[in-house]
Amino acid sequence: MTGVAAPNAEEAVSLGELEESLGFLLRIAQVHAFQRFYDAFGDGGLRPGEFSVMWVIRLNPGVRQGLLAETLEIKPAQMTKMVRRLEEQGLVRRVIPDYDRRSVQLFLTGQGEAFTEAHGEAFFHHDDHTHLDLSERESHQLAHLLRRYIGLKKGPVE
Amino acid sequence: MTGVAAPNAEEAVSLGELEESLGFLLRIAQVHAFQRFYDAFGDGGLRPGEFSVMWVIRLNPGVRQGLLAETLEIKPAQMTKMVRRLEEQGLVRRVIPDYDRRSVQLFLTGQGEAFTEAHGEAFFHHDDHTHLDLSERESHQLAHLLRRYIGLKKGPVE
DNA sequence: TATTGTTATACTCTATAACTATA
DNA sequence: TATAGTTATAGAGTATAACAATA
Repeated sequence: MTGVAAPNAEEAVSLGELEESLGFLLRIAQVHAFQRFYDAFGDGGLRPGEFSVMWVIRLNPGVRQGLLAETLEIKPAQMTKMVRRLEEQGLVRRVIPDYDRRSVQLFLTGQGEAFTEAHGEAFFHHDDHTHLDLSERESHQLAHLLRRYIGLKKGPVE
Repeated sequence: MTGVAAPNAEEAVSLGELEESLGFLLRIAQVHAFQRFYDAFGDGGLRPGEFSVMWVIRLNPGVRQGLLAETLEIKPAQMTKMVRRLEEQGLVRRVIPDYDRRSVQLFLTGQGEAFTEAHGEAFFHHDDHTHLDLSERESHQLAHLLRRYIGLKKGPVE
């Protein structure tokens, strides 16, 4: 007997213990976050991650590329492509420093500064609590717990 | 002037407002969750998502494939491939019901039942708080807030 | 005509390792 | 010998639309 009769109301699917699984919930949450990002920024051809990279370069001018990759958990090979792309768009400048000519220091160009200046508020607004069924307090708490989850010690916000 | 002097202590990269960005934190958190999953289950060739799919089929025998895809936010084309793969492995059975021969009902095979039975505890344990710097209460709260973030109403756990 | 699932295609993302330049 | 970054390659994941079967 294998359920050949038509189900009455098929719209209820139970998830059981998955509703407590952080891995499962994080995957779904990230699907939503990506969708949210593309709804807000997809037009300009900006990719997820690119804004974050520029933002961190802006806060840490001259940061070494490998350290940036490590911090943002982006693989070196991927970071190379991302930086090259941003360089081609005139947003980022690569500098080979004299004290270690193997390494690459990263800076925003004037255009890159202008871009992050122009879109920073929109970026940080697009995924904040005002677009969610979360209160501001819950949103901060979610961010706090996610930082704990990934082992990120909160540094000074400038 | 482009920072040609060697930095003294280069290991501190500030993230600024990114530390409050849910999209950013969710991406990093998912990288960690994936790594965690592969550390625990990578050997058996199990992919992220496959266990979840089997788990939900087990709780909802005969669930329609499209409804499953919608629930788990997996695209139909991807779900087809995933189900075919699970079918080839003898874990899932596809049934075309008489009441709607366009649709596909999904069931676990005996082997699929055995698999979820054998690995369920390990799966739900591998990403719980005991492996994290989170208390049990914080872990539950994180799950709760993630459910709120994705708009998931918690159903009855069986 | 609309819906369910499948297929085909292309594209992005990712992982890995080999490679170069430099230390 | 070790490190920083790059390149090349292949593999996995994803999006899209066209398609066949059924409703």
